[in-house]
Amino acid sequence: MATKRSAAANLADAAPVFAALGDPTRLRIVAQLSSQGPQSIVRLTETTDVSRQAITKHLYVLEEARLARSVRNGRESIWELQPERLADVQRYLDDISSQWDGALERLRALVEK
Amino acid sequence: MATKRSAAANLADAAPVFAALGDPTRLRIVAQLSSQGPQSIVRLTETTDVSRQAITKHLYVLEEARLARSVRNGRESIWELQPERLADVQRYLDDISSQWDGALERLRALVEK
DNA sequence: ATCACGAGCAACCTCGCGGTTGCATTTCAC
DNA sequence: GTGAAATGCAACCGCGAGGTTGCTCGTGAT
Repeated sequence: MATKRSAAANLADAAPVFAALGDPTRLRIVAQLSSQGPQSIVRLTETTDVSRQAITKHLYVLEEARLARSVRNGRESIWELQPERLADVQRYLDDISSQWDGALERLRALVEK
Repeated sequence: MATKRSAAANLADAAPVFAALGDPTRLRIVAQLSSQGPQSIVRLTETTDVSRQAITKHLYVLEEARLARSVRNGRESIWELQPERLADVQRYLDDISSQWDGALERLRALVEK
């Protein structure tokens, strides 16, 4: 059973994650968190041209999509990636791809008939 | 050379693809094209609650992101997935993930020092 | 020849997203 | 304890995304 894997995000669930990754600034944040590890908001702001507030909002969006999470540390809050979520997305894309292969196969069979 | 693979979408390039997949209606279209193979606009419209025009617009967005492509066939236009693009996205996510692992490793080494 | 079907074109509307600025609050450093 | 640093909170704004409706146009069927 479970051709739909439990962890694999089902359609309605996956869209928000893609949407979260769909903004350039946000994708930049993800890339930076990924390459440099967890870091504070100011640090994330330094490498960009938008305001700190904008970055903060983006971080909340990423949190909503469960792509990132924050930990308070004194007066600064440290944000880090939640990479399990990326794995979910990959699994979803895998499903799509394999379905596509199947569909083409069926289509060809249908045409030849 | 080329630690960044040529086909792997670089940051600025990847965001639009994610954005294209980030809308529920659009993701539904992709899923349907993936599971049922190429099909016409009306057919894609039948399974949804929005207008044909809306679907058409979404299809153009997918085309812009090179996730789908259309072929005219008589009076109907048939749309199909362009799965290579999905592979690009997967590769991009792979990069992010591996970078993340590396970053954590470095971080741990730094703390222990 | 006529009619219906599938699609394209264009104008329009609404609302949420990405961004800003200004101020308050907490915490560290000295 | 005082000042500066890091963040949170709130109000505001422009614009483009997602949607609709109405009409036209080409093509296939009869």
